[in-house]
Amino acid sequence: MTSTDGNIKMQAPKVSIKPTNCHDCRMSALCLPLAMEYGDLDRLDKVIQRTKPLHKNQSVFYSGDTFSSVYAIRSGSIKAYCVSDDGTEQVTGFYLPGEIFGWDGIADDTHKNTAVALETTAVCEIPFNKFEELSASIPTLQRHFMQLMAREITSDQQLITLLGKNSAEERIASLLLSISGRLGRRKLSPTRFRLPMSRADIGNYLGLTVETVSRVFSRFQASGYIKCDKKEVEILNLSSLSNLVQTCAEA
Amino acid sequence: MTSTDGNIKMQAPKVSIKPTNCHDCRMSALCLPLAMEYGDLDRLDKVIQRTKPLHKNQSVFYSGDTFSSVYAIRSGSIKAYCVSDDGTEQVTGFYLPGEIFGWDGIADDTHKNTAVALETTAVCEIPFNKFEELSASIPTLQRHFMQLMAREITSDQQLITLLGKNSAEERIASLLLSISGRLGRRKLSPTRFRLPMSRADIGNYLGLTVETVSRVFSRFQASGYIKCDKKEVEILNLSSLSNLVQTCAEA
DNA sequence: TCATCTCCATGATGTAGATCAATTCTCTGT
DNA sequence: ACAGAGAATTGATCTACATCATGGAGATGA
Repeated sequence: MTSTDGNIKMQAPKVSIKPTNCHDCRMSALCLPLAMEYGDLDRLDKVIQRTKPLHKNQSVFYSGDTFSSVYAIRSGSIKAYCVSDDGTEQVTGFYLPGEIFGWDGIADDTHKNTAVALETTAVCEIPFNKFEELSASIPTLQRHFMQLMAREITSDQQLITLLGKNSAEERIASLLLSISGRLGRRKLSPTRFRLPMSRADIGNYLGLTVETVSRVFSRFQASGYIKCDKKEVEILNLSSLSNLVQTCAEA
Repeated sequence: MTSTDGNIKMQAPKVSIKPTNCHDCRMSALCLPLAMEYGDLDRLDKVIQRTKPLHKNQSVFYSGDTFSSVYAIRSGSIKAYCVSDDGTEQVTGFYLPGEIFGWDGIADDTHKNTAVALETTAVCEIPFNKFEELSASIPTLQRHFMQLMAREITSDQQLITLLGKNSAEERIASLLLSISGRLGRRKLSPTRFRLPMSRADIGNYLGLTVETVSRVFSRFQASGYIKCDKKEVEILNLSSLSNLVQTCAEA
């Protein structure tokens, strides 16, 4: 039983629509189909809802909620987790700017995960029924969406490999590299960043205890692989970290 | 480095079309949209290709192959796995009759996994480009497909929880119950069945060694939870097994 | 400003499951 | 029918990580 339950129950306000649109959003090239024409982008823009930024610990949706939308992150970060019968939580993913989450509800119209903001976070809501109508007439949109889902599958399977076979050091190196790579793709610094999640969340996600996570961070620092002060991380030796990780061979 | 590489390299013959169709297939209600009208089923039937049954250890596709289809199992069983840089393999899933596999290629048109028959197995090939055309005009098909993908995501995430948090006994109980449930849904016996995969495959999948798998099977047998002779398994005490497993709470 | 809380770090000890090793059993092919 | 290889079981030992325990450093709030 974790002690965070109290905090995460606060309600997320769903309020005013900000005067932004998909054209202005610097993420659109990433979270939306690259191949989409501008006329189509306008149509998509009309269905996407932008909500007020979430505070830390506010939820986007809860496990058990009826599925109606998927969400794209404009800024901030999201943790997805589910809670088992005995109350223990399992973190299933961290999502960074430009990434999409909420697929877990499509299977039977019910969210399996709870999604909570790890810091002040702005998300775009993409109503799924509207999206389905749209994608019938915009074929690239449909395919793009499936690709995003498939990417979720591949990344889940990589995590499975990580949890099944790899040591604590390998798991943490892998997470650091994953975050680094994802930030890099968003034109953010891949070597200096702030981890939005706690050591406990990292441990939970990677199947390790807080203590082990902490020790590995210390060891990485002692080895000169990284420099870190609390959540602030600088990767000093990317190749050493890479050498620790065994990724599934790309073809 | 595993020693099975030799076997799995044999080529799968892609040969004659059997005179079956989706109407006759007793699986169609499961692998295809329930809501689909018969006219639509005919159209789908025309694109689906049925191949000669695969022998044990023959592959449907290899990691690195260009993605062009997903596959439904009519009979038999499939193991999906990927190989990391150092040659070790990671089993990412087992697929039973009525189930669909091959999503892993949608993300970037390249299969991440290799799919191999665990026994003599018959599969239906569903060419993805044809399917995409179809699903634009059959909305239920599109949604059904996304639901199948989402189910893959949910089941992967359950496995993540299992690997991150659960003991050897819990993992194996969970696998047995999963297989039992999936067979039951297909109107096959949920209490007496033959495990198509080896102990090594089970261990690989669950992040355990063969020895541990073997010991847990012995312990389960000693406790009277199951009776098993090699791959033949009978579940004697379903509730005891269920009690071992902590599933993510359904809403 | 002080009290409380959460997060993080680090040391000491325990244990589940890995590893190593040996034996039997079961397929496969000739 | 037999030889050889792979699959499974069981025992003995080892180790990476969990667990338990303590202390400090930042936050948060009255």
